[in-house]
Amino acid sequence: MILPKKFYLRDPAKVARELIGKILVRRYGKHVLKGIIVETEAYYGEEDPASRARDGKKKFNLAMWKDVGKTFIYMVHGNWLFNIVAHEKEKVGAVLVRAVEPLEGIEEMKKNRKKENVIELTNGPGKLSQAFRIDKNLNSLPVYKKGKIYVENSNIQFEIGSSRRIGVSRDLPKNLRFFAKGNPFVSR
DNA sequence: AGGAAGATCTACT
DNA sequence: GTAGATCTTCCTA
Repeated sequence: MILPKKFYLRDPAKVARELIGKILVRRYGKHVLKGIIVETEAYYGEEDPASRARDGKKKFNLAMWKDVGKTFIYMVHGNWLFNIVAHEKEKVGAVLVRAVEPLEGIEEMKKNRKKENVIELTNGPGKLSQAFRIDKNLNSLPVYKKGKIYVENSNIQFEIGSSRRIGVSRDLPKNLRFFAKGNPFVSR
């Protein structure tokens, strides 16, 4: 079952936490790639100095103001980072997916990454995007519909830890990063 | 034209 | 484990 749109119409931190253990599905050609989400981060709007939305509406970040449950993909340091727009009504925010554990299509991921080591396939935001062939073409697609990319519900349970966000120059004094404790695919 | 950005790779101490 | 080069867009001047 695919997570409904209203799952994303809540506080980004809650959505980020509950996305741990859910299944990210990517389909292209005749390939199906699946991974368990094991690490996420929440980002807010203009009050969040690390957010892409911090300077107000811009062409490339408009998606964060729009409908929830859409993909929001942007480039940093030559890497595509994969986000899902999530926020309460009339607010701004998104959840960054930082790492997944490969479930299906592992051989295809190895080809996409040109690596054999399974751990190295998806243990970081840029790596995950490469393994799943995520780039700008997938921007602004709904993840609550069965399409090129979407998120399935699951009953996988993890013990969830939290910490400060990673790589952020100006962070908020809150723990906005969530991860599956002890999972080897969590970055760092 | 220049710089910054939510990162990654490689090569070492 | 850290250090430095380099990755590609978008923003500001």
